[in-house]
Amino acid sequence: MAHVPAQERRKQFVEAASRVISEKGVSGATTRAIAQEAGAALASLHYVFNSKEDLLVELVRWAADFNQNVIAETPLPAGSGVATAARTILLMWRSVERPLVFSQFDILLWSMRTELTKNESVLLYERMVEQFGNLLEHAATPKERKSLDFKRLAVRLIVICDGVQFGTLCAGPDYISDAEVVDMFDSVIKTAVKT
Amino acid sequence: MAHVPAQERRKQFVEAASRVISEKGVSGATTRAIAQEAGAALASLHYVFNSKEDLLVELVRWAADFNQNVIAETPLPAGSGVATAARTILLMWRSVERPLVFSQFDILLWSMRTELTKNESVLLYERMVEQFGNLLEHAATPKERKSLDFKRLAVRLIVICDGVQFGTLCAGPDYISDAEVVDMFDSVIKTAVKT
DNA sequence: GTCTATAAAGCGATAGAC
DNA sequence: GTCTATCGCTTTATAGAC
Repeated sequence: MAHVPAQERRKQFVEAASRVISEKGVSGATTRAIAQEAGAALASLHYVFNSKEDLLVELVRWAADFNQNVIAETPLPAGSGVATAARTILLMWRSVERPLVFSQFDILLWSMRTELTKNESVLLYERMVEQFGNLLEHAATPKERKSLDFKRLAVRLIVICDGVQFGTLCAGPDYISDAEVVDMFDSVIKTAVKT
Repeated sequence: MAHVPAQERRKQFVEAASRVISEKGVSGATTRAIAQEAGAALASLHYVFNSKEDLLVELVRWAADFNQNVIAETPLPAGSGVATAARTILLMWRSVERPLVFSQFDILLWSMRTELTKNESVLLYERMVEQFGNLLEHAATPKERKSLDFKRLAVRLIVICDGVQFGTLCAGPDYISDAEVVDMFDSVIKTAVKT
């Protein structure tokens, strides 16, 4: 293997770990399997990471960043309305490839049981609620902005995203259609009003 | 350890495995940890199970049965209306203790990657949709029975259950309130009409 | 059906040459 | 920064006495 800067090598190992986990789970993700997937020697992994746990912690953060970016990069014109915005987010969310979703759920469960990453993952959810809420509020019409509770709306959107993702992972791509997902959220918008 | 019939020992190991997985995940669930949790010698585990995989397969089925029973044992008077029925199911679902939910998600992800159990888990979701649908239809008023699409409704209910469970696991018990969950499903009922 | 002891394989991590 | 080779430990699984 050619020489590669340590910074870049780290990224290669993290992405390799994600692919291995998507296939075999965290329980099957050995350092040997990850190194092979990255096309590097086992010793190279320990050259750039102090331990296997360090690598997984970086994967947790990489996965969290990925999620944040999926949302941040969603194009949402201001004033286009909450329904349109939610539709865009939902479909963007669903377009993430199955293997990646698989590893995301697995590594998230792992992080919840790891002292070093537990709090970060809890914070990830809080930040996601905030981010979704801001996005929806930004896209809302003036009338919607006055009446809707955007934090409630954000939680509802995430609940639907998670439920759809997990169900689709288990039951297959025909579990629920795009139109049905959008329809579900449309129904849920109307009652998320300020109290 | 006293002599215990093999049939009963199997159950003890399966339940011990569930507890260990809820704490450490599938990746941390070693045969030694499971045997210790069950209060038995490691050799006893291999006396009643051919392999560790066999034990996990039985755990997958045990978890699936548990889910089916949670639903089956939910008391739902006929004609009480879909909203009441859904409310009862949602709250029943949420009452499952956190450690059990934790291990259920973990073992379900594991089963999806295991050739022997993959198809069973896909079938579990199909059966759940059917079971939820029947339950809701049974509880429906005559008017609802004519207008509502119970399969669509069942999928929506499961999406919300999964999303709420996973989010609560990650973000904590304050992620979403019971009232909000019920309100969400109420909103979603109205638009799940026959096409 | 229980146990202790151990085999055989795989694991994370390191040494040391290049 | 890369590699091969190997250490020390843990893992699953088995042998054999009780």
